[in-house]
Amino acid sequence: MNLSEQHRSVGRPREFEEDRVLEAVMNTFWRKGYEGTSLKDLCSATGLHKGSLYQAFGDKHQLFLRSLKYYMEQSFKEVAASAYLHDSPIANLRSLLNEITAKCVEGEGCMILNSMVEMAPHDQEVKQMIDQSYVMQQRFLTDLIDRAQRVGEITIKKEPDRLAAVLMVTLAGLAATVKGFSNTDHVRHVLDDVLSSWA
Amino acid sequence: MNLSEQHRSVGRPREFEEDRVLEAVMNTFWRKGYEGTSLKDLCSATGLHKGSLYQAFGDKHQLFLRSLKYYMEQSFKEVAASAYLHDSPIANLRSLLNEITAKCVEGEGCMILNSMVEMAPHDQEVKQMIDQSYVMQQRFLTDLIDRAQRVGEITIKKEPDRLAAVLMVTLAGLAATVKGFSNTDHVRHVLDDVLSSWA
DNA sequence: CCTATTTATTACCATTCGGTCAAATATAAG
DNA sequence: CTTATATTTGACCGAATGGTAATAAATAGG
Repeated sequence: MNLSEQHRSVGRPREFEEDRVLEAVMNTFWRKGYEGTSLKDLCSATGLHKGSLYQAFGDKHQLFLRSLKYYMEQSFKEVAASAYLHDSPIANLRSLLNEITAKCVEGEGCMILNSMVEMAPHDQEVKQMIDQSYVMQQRFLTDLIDRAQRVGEITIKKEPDRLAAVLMVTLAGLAATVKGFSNTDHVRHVLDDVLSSWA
Repeated sequence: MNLSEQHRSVGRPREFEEDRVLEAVMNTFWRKGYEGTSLKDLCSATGLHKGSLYQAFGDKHQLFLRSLKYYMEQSFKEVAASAYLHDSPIANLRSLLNEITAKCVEGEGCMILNSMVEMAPHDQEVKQMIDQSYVMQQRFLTDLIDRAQRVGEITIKKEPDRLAAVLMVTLAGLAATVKGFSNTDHVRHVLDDVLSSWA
């Protein structure tokens, strides 16, 4: 018996799906930031009254943490798959970066980057979550770069984790730039240019 | 006679220097963001009552615009000088990027980047200011890169403005990363690595 | 000294904020 | 039908928000 999925048999049943609500909350925080989002915003986004929100998820801050975690999990799932499509490591790296870029452009930014700028400096829990995801992403990239180097698709002589650090910073810059500018054309080739300069 | 500098001879004289106030305001917005800063924060940062702030600068939004403009002017002044220290274009480029990085690390971020993420998407005036400064900075970098290419210090075959776009994105990423992480060591070499991969 | 003008200070305002609580409602079990 | 449990709803709360207006204070000119 699945305790987490199954609504408890006693009491009035929920009228919402948790994930749908979480997604609406996430989208709101994503677009407007933490301070820029009011409880009223969250209520009109979810269709719930704040009483329900609080009873189901706790206060605004906990709600944010939940939705940030949801974002991290979902986006990682959606994006990581594109790194296993080809045989060539560099092709996988390219398709991964393209996928990230596409998601970023489409969503007009990245919630992790937004939170990093707005909250990490004064919110220990957010900082910790971002730190964790940062390490994981960098490891993911390091691995791909390492493989590309071994088969000679990347010839530049630098440690893979340093190259991965370059990509991480570039991706952060991309997420920030995409959020600030509607015209994203001049930014589309940046990752390609970085990668191609590695041979 | 200098009308802007000279306090008007009639009426009670001001008890504050405009630039000192603007700097305190700027630092507060810089650290805490627009939504995260309250009028009380600004009052305790400047030592002024809100009545005085409003009479002198207008409302919160105008105050922010003024302080953002102040930030842009000051930081450009402080940083641009380091691009004329040497004869070699690449050396100038390096010292410029190092200076920017240093300022960014020291200030724990960049106010322009912060505003780009928090405000540009829904604030037309901020967006316009950032757009302008972005174009200017990119032109500045393009010029340096172009010179470095002409004297053979950069051998990679790409148009200077595309390389400048790479640097702009990298700088944005750096500003964001520095704000999010206290440990900035792993990021210190990123610009060097990008530059060195251009030959 | 008196007046005009500008700034400083304080009291005040309506609104919104995040958050709580109690009552109403809907289900399952007995 | 009654009871126990969980959710929905809307009223309610104190505090903080951005912003205004009236008053007090300080200067220059006449």
